[in-house]
This record gives sequence, structure tokens and C-alpha cells, in this order.
Amino acid sequence: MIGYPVRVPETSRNPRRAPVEKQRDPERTKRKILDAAKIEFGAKGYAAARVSDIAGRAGVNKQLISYYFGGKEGLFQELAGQWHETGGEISTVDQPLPEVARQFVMTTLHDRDWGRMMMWANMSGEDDPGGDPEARFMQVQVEQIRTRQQQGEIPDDLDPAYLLLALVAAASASLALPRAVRNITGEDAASPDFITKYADQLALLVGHLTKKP
Amino acid sequence: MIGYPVRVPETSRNPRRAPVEKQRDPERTKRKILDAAKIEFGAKGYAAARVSDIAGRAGVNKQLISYYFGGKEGLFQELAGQWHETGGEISTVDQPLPEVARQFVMTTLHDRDWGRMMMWANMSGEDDPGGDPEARFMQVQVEQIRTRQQQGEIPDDLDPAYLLLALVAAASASLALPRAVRNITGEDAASPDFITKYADQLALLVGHLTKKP
DNA sequence: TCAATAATCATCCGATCGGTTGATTGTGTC
DNA sequence: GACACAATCAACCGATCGGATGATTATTGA
Repeated sequence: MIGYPVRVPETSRNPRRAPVEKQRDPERTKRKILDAAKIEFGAKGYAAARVSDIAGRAGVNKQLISYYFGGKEGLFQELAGQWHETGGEISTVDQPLPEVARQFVMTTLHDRDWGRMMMWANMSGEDDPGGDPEARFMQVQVEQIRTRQQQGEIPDDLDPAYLLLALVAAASASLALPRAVRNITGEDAASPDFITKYADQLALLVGHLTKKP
Repeated sequence: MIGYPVRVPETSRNPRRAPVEKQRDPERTKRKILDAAKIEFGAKGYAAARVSDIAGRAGVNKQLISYYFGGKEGLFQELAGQWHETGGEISTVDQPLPEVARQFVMTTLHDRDWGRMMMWANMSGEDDPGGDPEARFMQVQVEQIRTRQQQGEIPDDLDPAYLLLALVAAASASLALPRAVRNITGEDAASPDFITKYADQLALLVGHLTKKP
């Protein structure tokens, strides 16, 4: 899941070894901490997440969070910097806009915890560490929409930036508004069924923008 | 702002009175606490908000929060129950859908702190206290959209509930995604200029859904 | 084989949080 | 004017949080 460099401990040298559970493997430990943190931060947000809960979920001592990441804040930064994982994978060029919209929604299904983590951070409004990739990604998308507009794919009276913003916000519904999802559709915001149908619907909606009389 | 019953203290009886600042007025104190809490909860969310900050902002001793509202949790519940203020004012019937979309966005300009507070709460996914009015409001909106659909105002292939969800999520952008707003449009999410233009743009967008060849 | 170092853990610590206690002051009443 | 009660506050308290300290165990290289 995370492209972390994994150093496999040499098991051939010493025949007397601790059970696999107890074998020391800093990379595996780091990964366990990162995975647990992503879940906790995603579920509760930074302020409400507890380092002891993260350590507990990872099955390690909580001091290791300071040892490896320099504390709660450092751990969060480490996760927040991993933009390539999710954002980079979206290939939006050469696809019709409705498909791009669908992809935006489907992204919320894959790395859900990370997505929710970013949602909390985005809402807090603080400047994003490693925000460069995010901002650059958005700018690229704006330009692509502008190009589509010049090609007549979407109406002329829409501002590309504002259209993208509306798309991103709508696509984030399952992450940002789980309660509204239930209140409006009756579905669970995390369910693949809901997300898939929502992606379809948003693609349809965007499709109606492009169809000319 | 808040429809709280205000008891004006009798000033005529006793000529020797404390300065207006120090005059005791529980309703005014409650209101000051509620206003301050709305700002703090809206800015940081429940978990990150501090009762001492709320009291400090209200200019009162923090004990009064327990005294009047039964603590942090009670204070939050009190605010969360005030749905009529914002939600009830939106008159959506007899307006074309683009205007409804515009109104949804413009709502985020009026009671901004309360809106952000609800956004935090909505994101946490917990069942909403006084969630009944919210859920009922949403259901009414879904039915209105369904009616519009039957009248041919919007395409037949869109599910009214999912369309409403997309609209609500898109309209919440300035509350839920202030960072994305800056990254994408370069504007400040709280600025009336931005919100007004965004409302216009979303109305335009929805308008393109309805126009038939 | 044995130090040296890295990885992990049990325990403690200062800061801060939300809440409580008890005193104090203003206010209306008799 | 004094009593009773409501409103307000200063100070304190237990719980918990994030982080630090120092010991312990595993691993590696000499």
C-alpha cells in the first residue's frame, strides 16, 4: 500500500531467532504505525486522534511514535506528504470530463482513510505541508478544463476554476458529509455500492453539461 | 442573531447600579457564550475547541459554561439544535433549481460559523442531535427535486437524491474546503466576493442541466 | 564470543484539559 | 436596611494527553 522501502531482516545467519512476531523490523514497525495513524487521523481528525490509540492499533509502544517520527505532529506531516499515492494515480488527460468526474469520486473509495485525513486538514484551512503538489495538481486540472472549454466540450460561461472546485467538492461528499449522505440517500457513505452509483450519477450530471442541442 | 428570550434588567428601581459592563444579565451572558462557542467550534471543531478559549472570547468565567449549559458537550448540543435559524429560512419552493443552488451557496455566507460547526459535526459522522430537522429538510428537498424532474425541469436519468447530495456538497465548498478554494481559485473562501461568484457559477452550472435542446 | 548498536518497551513527568468547590457580589423583596 | 437567592468568579482537582527517561532485548560486526 505504501511505497516504503522494506529491508528484509537477514534470517539465515542466526538459527536461534525470536518468533516472527517479535522479530525486530523497523520498517515494518514504521509501516504499522503509519497505517494505524492514517486510520485514526482519518476517523477522528488530528485534534481528536490520540497517540496512545494509534500505538495501540499498531500494536507497538507509543514511544516509538516519537522515536521514528518525532511525535504526533511529525507523524501527521509524514502522512500528509504522501500525495503521490492517491493524487498522482489519477490519469485525467484524454478522458471526457464525465469520466474525470467519475474518477474523482472513485478515488474516495480507494485510500479512504488518507482521503478523510486530508479532508480534516483541508477543512482546518491551515497551509498544507507539501501543499505544493496539491496546488500544482489543481492548477493542472484547471488548465485541462480550460482546454476542454476552448474545444467546446463545456459551456463558455463557466469559469474553469469554479467548475473544478464544484466538481472536487461534489466528489468529496462521501468523505466530507457522511451524515448528509445517509440523510439524503439512506446509504452508507463508505459503501462501495453507494460510491459507485454516486460516481455514475456525477458523471451523468457532468455529461449533461457537455451535450449541446 | 439568536432568537433567545431577552429579559431586560429593571434599571429604574435602584439608582445605585453597577456599570453597564458589570450589570448582571444571565441572558446576555448566555448569548455571549453561545456566540463565542459558535466561533470557536466553527474554527477548530469540537475536539480542538477549548472551553477556556470560549470563555475568554465571551469575556466570562469558564465555570459559567458548566453553570448554564452543563459543560462543553451541553454547550455544543445547544448550538447544534438551532436548525431553524439557518435551514428554515431557505425558501426553495417556487424557485427554479438554479436559484435554489445559488441560495444553498449564499447560505454559507450568512451564518458562517454555525455552518462550519455543522460541517465538522457532519464529517465526524456521529448521529446528529436534533438531526430530525436536518434529515426532514433534506427529504423535502429530494421530493421537490423529484417534482421538478416530473415536470421536465431536469433530465430523467438523474436520481433526485444523488443530485441533491451533489448540490449540497458543492455548495458546502467554501465551508468544507477552504484550502482547496485557495489552491484552485486563489480566492479566500470566506470572502463575500468569492462566495457570490461561486453561487452565480453553480447556478449557471445547474442551469445548463435544465436547458433542453 | 562478546561488545556495540539499534529497536523496543515500561514507566514516569509536566502541561493542559474539562469540571467542581466554595466564596463573593449584585439584585429584588419584605 | 437586611435577608435570600441568583449570577459570577477565583482557585483548585482529577484525568488525560503528548512526550521524555532509562532500562531491556535483539541484532550485527569484530
